[in-house]
Amino acid sequence: MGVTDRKEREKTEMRELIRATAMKMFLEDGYAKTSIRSIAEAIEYSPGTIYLYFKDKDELLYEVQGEAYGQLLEVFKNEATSTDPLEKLRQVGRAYINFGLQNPELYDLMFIIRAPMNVDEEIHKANGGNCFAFLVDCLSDCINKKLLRINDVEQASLLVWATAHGLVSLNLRCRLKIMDQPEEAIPQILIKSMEDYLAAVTI
Amino acid sequence: MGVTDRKEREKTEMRELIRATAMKMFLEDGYAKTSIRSIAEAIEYSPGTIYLYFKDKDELLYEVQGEAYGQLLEVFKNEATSTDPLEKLRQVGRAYINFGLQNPELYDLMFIIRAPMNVDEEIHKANGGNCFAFLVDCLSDCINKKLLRINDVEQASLLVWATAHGLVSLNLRCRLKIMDQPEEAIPQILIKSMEDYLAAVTI
DNA sequence: AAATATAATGAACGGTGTTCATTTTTCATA
DNA sequence: TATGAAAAATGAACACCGTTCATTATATTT
Repeated sequence: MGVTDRKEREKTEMRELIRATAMKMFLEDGYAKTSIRSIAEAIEYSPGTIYLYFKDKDELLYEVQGEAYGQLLEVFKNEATSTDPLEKLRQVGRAYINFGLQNPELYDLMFIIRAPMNVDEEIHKANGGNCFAFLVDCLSDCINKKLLRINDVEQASLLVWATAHGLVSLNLRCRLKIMDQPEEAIPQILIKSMEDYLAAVTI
Repeated sequence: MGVTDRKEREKTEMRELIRATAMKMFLEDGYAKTSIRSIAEAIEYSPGTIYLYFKDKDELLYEVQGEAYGQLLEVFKNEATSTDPLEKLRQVGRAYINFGLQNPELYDLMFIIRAPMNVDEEIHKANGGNCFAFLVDCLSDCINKKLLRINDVEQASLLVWATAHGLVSLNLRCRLKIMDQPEEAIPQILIKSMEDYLAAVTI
């Protein structure tokens, strides 16, 4: 009975179409400004149809988050390739900040938006886990070789992440305007700050 | 002519009533979940009246932000009193993180929410400027006495702020759930992380 | 007391996420 | 190949939202 197979295929294809369209629109206009109605219009279906494939708007967000985390992990793998643990750590830092600066709306939906993971823990672990694991591995190397001033791996990972996230998110929310720096200098300042930070925690 | 005086007084009193009510409701339910309509209902006026005193919901946010920044500055002044620059810096760090943990909705509206300052620069400078200045002063002391591994004051301030903000905001958005830590241990972990961070950048 | 200026109203507009009775389409069976 | 059941899609309706503005009510001045 090939019909059931096709139906299932069509169902996942439709889900995929919605997900991809949502991803594109979230990326361009942000999560908040993208309405279910506009997604439906984009794929030429009625609003109600979206709800046949996704429980609610948040579930659509989960999905896109998953893909976004995947992209970030790819960036890590491509950019942080050094065999020197410290250099690799610097590469991760740079990659993270550049990712945030180059994909503001995506970054927003991954780390700043209030939504899903406030409730659902497991999905978030699966999504963000791999990215965090990459960082943990990286710092594990550094600590094993006694290159850092912080010896707890989880603590060190948290700190590096928090610092990078702090820099990116304060900038994304324009909170750095209180500093006397021209707009265009910001990216370099963030990168430089991250490097200085890593240098400071390095023995 | 005492009438004009009274009218003016009544006008500022009304503005104040709206602002205070908004503050209370933002603090309890958050900015997004507090509607103009509900604020109006709380003060027993019609929705339209709010707009006679505030341009829009964002202006109400500005106002509350201003007060919130004032509160944070007060906390700094009360908590960071040591004459030892490094100890004072630690006190600022602790105070900031505790403020964020104890006033999540307020913290949200000060540093995470997408809104006003994305556009209006001056208001933000006035609002957050004093708090940032307190940190800058503090770090200035440390650097002058050659106690830090980072020598640029602005850079150091940015880093300390970003780290503290990163810790608080990742927690507020439940992104720390990917770590294997029980909920109730988080506050201590954040404080400890901040202290470890400051220790690492200290000579 | 009448006219004017100020203040408050609340219906209306265009938007949101979401639901669900109804209609359309697809498919297996007779 | 016609028919009835199952699946899919619809779009109007609900309860919200921020905001506007003609209308009404109140207060002040003449």
